[in-house]
Order: sequence, then C-alpha cells, then structure tokens
Amino acid sequence: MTSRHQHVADDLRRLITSGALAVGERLAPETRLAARYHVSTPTLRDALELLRTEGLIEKFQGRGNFVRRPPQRLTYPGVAVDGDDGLQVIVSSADITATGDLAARLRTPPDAPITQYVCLSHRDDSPQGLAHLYIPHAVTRATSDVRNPPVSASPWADDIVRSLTTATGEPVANSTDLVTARFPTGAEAQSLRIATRTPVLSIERTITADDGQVLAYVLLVLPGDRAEVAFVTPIDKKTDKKTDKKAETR
Amino acid sequence: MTSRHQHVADDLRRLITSGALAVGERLAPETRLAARYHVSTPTLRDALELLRTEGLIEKFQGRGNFVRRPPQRLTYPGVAVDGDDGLQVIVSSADITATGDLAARLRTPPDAPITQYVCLSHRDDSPQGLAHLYIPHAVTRATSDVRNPPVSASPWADDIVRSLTTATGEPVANSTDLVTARFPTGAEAQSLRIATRTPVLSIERTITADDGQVLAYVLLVLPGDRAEVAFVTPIDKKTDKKTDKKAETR
DNA sequence: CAGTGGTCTAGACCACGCG
DNA sequence: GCGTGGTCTAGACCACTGT
Repeated sequence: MTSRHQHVADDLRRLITSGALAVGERLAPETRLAARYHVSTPTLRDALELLRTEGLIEKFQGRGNFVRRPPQRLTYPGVAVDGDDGLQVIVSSADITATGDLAARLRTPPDAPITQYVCLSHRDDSPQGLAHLYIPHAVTRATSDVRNPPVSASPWADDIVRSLTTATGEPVANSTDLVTARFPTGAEAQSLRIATRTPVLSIERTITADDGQVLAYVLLVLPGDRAEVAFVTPIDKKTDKKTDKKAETR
Repeated sequence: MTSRHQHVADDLRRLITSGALAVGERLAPETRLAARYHVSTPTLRDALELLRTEGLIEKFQGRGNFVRRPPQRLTYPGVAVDGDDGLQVIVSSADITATGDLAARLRTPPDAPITQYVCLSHRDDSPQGLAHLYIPHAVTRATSDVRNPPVSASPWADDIVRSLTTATGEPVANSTDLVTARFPTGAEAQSLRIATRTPVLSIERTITADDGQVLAYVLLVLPGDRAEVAFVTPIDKKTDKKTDKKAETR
C-alpha cells in the first residue's frame, strides 16, 4: 500500500525532523538521492514534492533542495491587535481605480479612485502574511493623514483601518470576515515563498460604516503551515432567540 | 513557460466548465486522452491531477475519471444558526475516553469519559462538512437528554451545543474558533470524498463556561472548494482602547 | 475476463544559477 | 561551462472494477 515515493519521503522526513539534516542545509542532488534510495528520479521528485507541500523543504532551480526553518505557527487574533511581536511589515501603497470585482466589493461605481496598500509581514526573514487593503478615495478624502501609509505593524494593516475608526465622519460599524482555504495564486506563492500547492488561509474582510457604506476591503492571505486565526465569540447568555441568518449559497 | 500538462489541463477545464462534458460523465480513458493530446500518460495524469485538486473531476480506480458536480460554495455563519437549508446531517455517537491531545483541549484528566459525536453533512449526495464533537461526561451528566443524539441539522452540531446553553448549570460563556488551512487526513479525505491534496478549512471550536470549564470541543473540517465561513465582528464605537491581546506563538 | 487507473522506470532534453 | 532542478517520454507491471 505504501508507495515507494511515500517510503522515501518518510525517511527524509525523519532525517529532517530529527535534525540529522540541519535547517538551511542543502540536500544531496536529486540524482544522487534517487540512486541512494534505488528509485528513479521522477519517483524521488514525487517524494520531495510531498515534503515541499508539507513545508519541510524549499526548492531552488539550479541550486538544490534546502531544509526549511520549521514552521513557527503564529496565532492571529481575529480582532484588531497591536502589532509588534517581532513581525516586520513592509507597506507600499498606490492609487488605482476599482475594476470589476473590486468595485463590487467596495460597492463603488466602476473606475472609482481608490488607494491600495500592500502589506507583507515577515518574521525572521520568513514571510508570514500578505495583505491587500483597498480604501476608496471617497473615504480617504474625509480623513487627513491616511494617505501617507503609516508603517503598519500588524499583518491586517489594522493601524490603517483603525485610523478610519477615529478620523472618519461615518464611524466604523462592523467587520465581516469571509474565510476560505485554497491554493495561492502564483503571485501570492511567490510573495510568501511557498509552493503553489501549499494551502493558504484566505480572509476577506469588509469593513462597513453604520450607513452600510464600505470603508475598506482587506484581502489577507496566510500560509496554512505557518498561521492560524483565532475568532472569539462571546455568547449572549439569554440567547434562546435563534439568529435568523442562514447559510447562503453564493 | 506553460508546461504541456498545464496546456492539457486548460483545455479539459474549458470543456468541463463550458458544459461540453456533462456532470457525471466519464472522460475518455487516460491512454486515449494522452493520444489525443500527443502527450505521454504520466503527463496526462499530471493534468488530471491538477483538475482533481481543483475539484473538477473525481477519479475511481478501474472505472475512470468523472466530471464532478460544480462546487456549490456554501457560506457558513461563524455563529450558531438554524440548520435546514437542504443539508442532511448524519450523526453518530460513541462513548470514549479522552487521550492526550483531546484531554488537553477539554482540560480533563487523561482517560476521562467523554461522548463523541461525529456529524457528516451532505447536500445532494455531496459531503459538505465533517464535525467531531466532544463533550466530557462531567458536562453531559449535568443535563438529561443530550446523551441521546438529536438529529442535528447544522454541520456545527450547534443544536447539540445549544442544548448545553439552556440545560447546563454552568452557562455557555464564549466560543473560540481556531482556524487553519491544511490538507485533510486520509480519513477526512475519504469521508468528504475529496483528494488528499485538496485544501480544507479546519476549525477548532472550544466552548467554555464562565468559570473557564471547557464544555465542548468541536473539530469542523470543511472542503476548501465548497465552503467558506463568515465571521461578523461588530466594532465597539468608542474603541480607542486597544485590545491587549497579542499574537502568540504556539 | 477485459478495461481502467496507480505506480514506476531509465533514460532524455531544457532552463536556470553560479562561478 | 557545469551542476542543478523542471519537464517529458514510451513504455512496463500491478490492482482494482464490472461483466
């Protein structure tokens, strides 16, 4: 039942997790590994592919296979949080116009001007999360200093969002997170330095005002092997009234 | 740049999504498909593997490759909800003893007796979610009718949990969801009828009482291609006080 | 039984990284 | 240029399915 590439992968996994192969170390070339395990190169590559989706190794064309830093799983609170727990965040911003999907999510007319912030957070040179934050100018204009991106310390770009809370005429009312598991796009995989076949957690956060206006839309992508998100829901104790919301097909 | 198996996959994907290949229809044998596209069988299988992780086809050894029902994406509210929107749920229960992990999560002594409920929800013969619900006898004993599994209509087994809300001496205080993206275990993949390499959304819900006692622990696994979860967070308007919780390494 | 997918082989050729 | 991984080939053999 256990296939040969499984067997090879098991042995290599043991070597890596036991520390016999140090972090950052290069594995032997695939041809030599194939010879060592008496399998063909495609079979050996199947084994490495397994380890790669597990986040144990990293491949570089022309250089070799390298043992990866064991994933440090970070727990992100679902609610706003002060950053600064060793996370470095790189923020860049640009003014673009909303098209198609984006306009729909921000509930703006097509081609409405919006500001885009891209936040890539690192921990020890290892990318931890990629966030795209979109704020319509109609919202931004109302405030003063949001346009100059503050250096965000949170992967959610919370600080930027929080400034909306305080500065905008329409106060922030609530925030809806749509959570899915999927594969990363090519660009996401590249930014996060993960395999195209490593699952990611995708969180689409829509922040709305009291009057239903969409203040911001955040797409946060977290590598599945390195992140988890915690949502805490206090339960109303006199909660015999059932919520009337139902699962909806989309 | 685009590899041959990519090209083949693109064409087959077009045929499937355009409806030229009907749902449930069997594809031509792999050898014939390989001949049609002038590629070798391994290459063709790479293409099919892609479509499989995308949830477009389903493979059965000895029978063939079949076009899958297009994934109906369901949005599950993160909070309790009445079931019944076409979801059939199969519930089974058993009395087991907590071991290792489980005992830790339920904060019970090892080998404490607990009741396990397994809920598999379907929609039109297509599995939509798999939940494992664990309730310590220490909690169950306090109530009367929880032990006989009510037929749950929610993939979260909410009805069972809700009965705790009303019947237990210690009222339900809050519920913490830990959300990750990962690959399914072999058993999960089999129950949900998905490929081992299809990402799933894993939600670990811990329900605690006011005094910190763990009332229930739920592990909900949802196929990434068919489910998403919505969490709504109302934002306190006078929220200049930052929450003091920080992201924690685990 | 015949037909199907599951796995593997022993090469080949190309593209990339680095000296 | 050389060594590396990336992709592909044209088969082979086995395990499983349904008749």
